[in-house]
Amino acid sequence: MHLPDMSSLSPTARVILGLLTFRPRTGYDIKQATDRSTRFFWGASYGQIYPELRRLERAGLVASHEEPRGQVPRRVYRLTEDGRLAFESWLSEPTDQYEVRDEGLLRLFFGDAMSAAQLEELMRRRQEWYRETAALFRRIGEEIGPIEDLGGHVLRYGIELMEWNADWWERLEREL
Amino acid sequence: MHLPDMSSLSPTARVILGLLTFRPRTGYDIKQATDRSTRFFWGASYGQIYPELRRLERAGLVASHEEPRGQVPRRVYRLTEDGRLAFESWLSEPTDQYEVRDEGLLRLFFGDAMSAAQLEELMRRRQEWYRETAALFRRIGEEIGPIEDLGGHVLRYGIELMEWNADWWERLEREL
DNA sequence: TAGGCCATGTAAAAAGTTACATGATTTT
DNA sequence: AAAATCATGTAACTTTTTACATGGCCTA
Repeated sequence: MHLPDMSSLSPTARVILGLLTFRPRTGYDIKQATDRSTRFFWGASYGQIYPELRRLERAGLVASHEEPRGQVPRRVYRLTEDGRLAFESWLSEPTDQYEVRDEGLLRLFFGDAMSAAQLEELMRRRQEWYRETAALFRRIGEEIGPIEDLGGHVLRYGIELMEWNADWWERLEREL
Repeated sequence: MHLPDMSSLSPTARVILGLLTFRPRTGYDIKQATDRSTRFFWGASYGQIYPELRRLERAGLVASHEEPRGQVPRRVYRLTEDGRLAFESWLSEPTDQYEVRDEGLLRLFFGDAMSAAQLEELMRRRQEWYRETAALFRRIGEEIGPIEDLGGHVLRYGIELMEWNADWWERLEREL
C-alpha cells in the first residue's frame, strides 16, 4: 500500500474528508453540513463538492455506493482506510494559516477618504451585523443542545468572536 | 461623463485603488504596501496586481506615466477622478462580507479524530502563533509611531484580535 | 563584489463562485 | 395542492496562487 499524497489535499478535500469522519454522506448532505457548521471558517459550493468527490474516489480516499430513494438517484460516500490516514496526517501537520477577509475593516483602513457621517454609518452597521450573527450562532447552539464534542467549542468560538468584534466597533465609535 | 461600473471592482481592484488614494505608486510599491498593511485582511500578489493595473487603466480609473530609474523601466500609477469616485462609492456601500479562514479552528472542529496528545500540541501551537503575531504587529506599530490615522486603528484591531485568539485557546486548554 | 532590494511581468494551474437545469419526495 | 427539501450535476466565469524569467541599482 502506498501512502496517498497529502500535499495534494485541497482545502475543499480536507473539509469533505473531515465531514466523512463522522459518517457517510451524499454530496448534498456535505453541502448542508458545511452550510450549518464550517461555513464561516471554511465553506464549499456544489461546484467544488461533486467534482472533488470524484477526484477523491479516483485517488482512493473515499468510496461510494448507490442508495436510491425511490426513483431518485443517490450516491453515498464513505471514508476509506487511506482516506482516514491522509486526513489524520493532515490533522497533525503544523500549520499557521490564518486569514480574515473583512470588508468593513478594509473600509476603515481607507476611511480617511470617508466623511464623518459615512464613517459613523459604517461603525453602526458593523456593530449590528456582528450582534445579529452572534444571535444566529446562539440559535444554532440552542438547536444542537449542550456542548459535547469539539464542534460545540468551535461554535462557542464563533459566538464569542462575533461579540468581541461588535464590542470592538462599539469602543471605536466611542473613541472617535 | 459616464459613471464607472463599480460592481465590476474586484477585491484586488479595491485594495489597489485604496492604496492609490494615499499617493501614486508602482506595482512593486503596491505589493510592498499590501504586505505591510492589508495583508492579513486582504492581500494581493504580483499575478493580480500588474494585470489589474492595466485593466483599471483601460477602464479609466487609474492613469500612469513612465518614470525610469536609470536604465530600469518604472511605471507610476495614480488615481483618476473617475477612480476616486468609484472608490468612494464603494466605501459607502453596505456590505457584510466577513470570512475567517483558520486551519487551526478547522482542525479543532474535526478534533474528535485526534489523540489527546495531538490536541494538546495543537492548542499549544496556536497560542504560540497568536502571541508571536501579536508581537509582530506591535513591532510594526512601534515603527510607524503613535496612532494618528484610521490605519493605526486597524493595526490596533489586529493586535487585539491576535491577543484575544491566544487567550481563547489558553482558556480552551484549561477547560479540557 | 556580493547580496539584497527595486522593478516588471507571464503562464499555468488551482480554487472557488454563480447560474443554470432537472426532477422526485416529503411536509404542510 | 403547493411549498420546501432532497438530490445531482455542469458550464462559464472569476479570482488567486505559484513558479518562472529577467536584470539594474544600491550598500556594506
